[in-house]
Amino acid sequence: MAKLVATIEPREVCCPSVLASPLDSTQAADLARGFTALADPVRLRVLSILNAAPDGEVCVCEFVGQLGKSQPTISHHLKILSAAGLVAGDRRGKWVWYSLNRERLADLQAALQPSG
Amino acid sequence: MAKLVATIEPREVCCPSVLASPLDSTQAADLARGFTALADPVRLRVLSILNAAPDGEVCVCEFVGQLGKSQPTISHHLKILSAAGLVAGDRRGKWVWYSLNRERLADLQAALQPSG
DNA sequence: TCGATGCATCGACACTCGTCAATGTTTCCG
DNA sequence: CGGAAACATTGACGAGTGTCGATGCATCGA
Repeated sequence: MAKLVATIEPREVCCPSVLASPLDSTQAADLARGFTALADPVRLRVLSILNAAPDGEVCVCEFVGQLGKSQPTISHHLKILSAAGLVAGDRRGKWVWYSLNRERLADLQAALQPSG
Repeated sequence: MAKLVATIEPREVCCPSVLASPLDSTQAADLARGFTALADPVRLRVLSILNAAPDGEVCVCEFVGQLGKSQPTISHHLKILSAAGLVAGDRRGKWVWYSLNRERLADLQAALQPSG
């Protein structure tokens, strides 16, 4: 991943740096997609709930209860987070358990690394 | 600023953690505004150009030339970045020189810190 | 003072996004 | 099989966003 703050040498992560300059259009678009997934308060709260879950998994009904949004709205946000690679769902019986992809989150964080 | 990934103890930064759970609505909204500013490829490229600028400053016409967007469009994006506290403009004569606020960028990065 | 330059603002447009009610799909249980 | 529960999908709506041309404002040079 590209980094926003430039480090001349790419790291082991996949994303371009926000600071690599000039960030080319493709890298910028990829990074922007990642940050777009983070650019909503409901989705940020979903991530925070997942992060704090003792067993690392939370089912959809739990989000609906805690976030005060309709079930379709929660499902919509989970789909966006899933498409961004930030969460993953696992169906077990009637429930779907979502977990946090910490590596993907770390990639986005790395893109904001102060320029080296 | 709150952190998305929870660290029980707040750090010295202003932002709530994305992972503090559950992130309350106000903190989530604040963080989301920050990431919204990063959720556009043109703005990410603006930041990368600023980060790579030898003297830390770039005038508007430089962005227009490098990014292939109209001058009003660039001005629009600079206004959004400025409102988010990520850049600051300084008028000197006919030119306005923009610089990167690395502290603000570090705050957003800290909000993605893996949960501790 | 006057024209030119650099940048911001305005107005308009197409497009995307967040939201919810209604409906569809999958799974479990009796 | 049939009903209920959990979740996804669809359709629709209002609100917000990115873009550009036209225009306004400030500054500099002649």
